[in-house]
Amino acid sequence: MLFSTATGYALRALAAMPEDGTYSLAKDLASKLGLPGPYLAKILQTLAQEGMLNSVRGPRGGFRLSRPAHRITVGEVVNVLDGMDAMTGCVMGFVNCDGRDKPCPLHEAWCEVKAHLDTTMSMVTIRDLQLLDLRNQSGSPRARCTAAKNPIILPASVPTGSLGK
Amino acid sequence: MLFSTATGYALRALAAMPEDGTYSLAKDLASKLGLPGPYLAKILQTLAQEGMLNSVRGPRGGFRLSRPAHRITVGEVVNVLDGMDAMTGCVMGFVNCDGRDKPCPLHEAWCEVKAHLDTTMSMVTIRDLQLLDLRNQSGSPRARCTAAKNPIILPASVPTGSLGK
DNA sequence: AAAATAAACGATGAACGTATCCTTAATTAT
DNA sequence: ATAATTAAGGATACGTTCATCGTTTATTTT
Repeated sequence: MLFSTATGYALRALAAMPEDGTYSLAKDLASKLGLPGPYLAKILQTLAQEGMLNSVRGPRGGFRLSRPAHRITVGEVVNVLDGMDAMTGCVMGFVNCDGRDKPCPLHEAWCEVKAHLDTTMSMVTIRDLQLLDLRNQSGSPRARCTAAKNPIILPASVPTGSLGK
Repeated sequence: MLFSTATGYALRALAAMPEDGTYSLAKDLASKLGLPGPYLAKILQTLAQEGMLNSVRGPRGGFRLSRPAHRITVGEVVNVLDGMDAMTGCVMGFVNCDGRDKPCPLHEAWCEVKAHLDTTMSMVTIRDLQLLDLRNQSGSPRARCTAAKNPIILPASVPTGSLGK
């Protein structure tokens, strides 16, 4: 997975919360989604501290979205839980690879990839995940991307270090 | 970083190995590159087990590339050390998101990104990293990608209500 | 006011990646 | 042969993430 499991749990939990102003229990969300209850509770606490959720204790309390689902982006959740600079810096950990100077051979490719991801993550909201959940009941097939299913990377079959592109 | 630190170390070490058939000591590579010696040794052992390196013990022994540098791809190293399915599956960890059925909202974007990365990683070789090292002596600026330097993802800026921020 | 509920908080434990150290085995040099 | 050298392998330690548990605090219901 690209994100932490905590982020994955959070996204699923947020998408499962009703938007009618009522509060959901961490415990209920966890059992509904098959997630570890106490752990999810901790995660939701963090999101509440960051203002993404409202939380109240006591009977009829719990957690709820602090904004409409379409106003909470996947990127925000990732930033809060995985850290804002989770994927900054050189892909390979090269300290000297800083964009302006001495970029590593993967620098440009990674930058494009990262920009694409950032854009997407700032566009996709919890609302989009809710729609996915609805779709899950009666599966309506879509998409045909093969990349994720063919991760095998073969030895170079190319000539001398050209890096065509 | 996108890869494990072990992979980053490995890439740097491989790029630092001479191609004249002589063997390099893990210790020497580590001190030359400023990496933790014993840890690098373990990593090189793994690469040797996988056939990417030759290793011999005793005086004048050490590690060397088992193939020309332009025949060893970054992708191979990543696969060996981070696991071939390090980045397969749903970005968000959604178990039901499998491309054909119920793709998550990030599925398509991630697939494109992944395909791009896979392609690049199978094209870029250790030879390319060697060239980078040469370039590093007298820095010749290049590239101007800003994506990695602006990782901040803002809340959705869509309709409805006030957004203090 | 008392009881019940549920988040907040802190401590604890398991698993993994990172990193070190020591012993063993293999190879070379003397 | 012996000694020196170097990778191989196992044991250990540490930090972080994942995960659980028990206590405390806030809120609602009775």
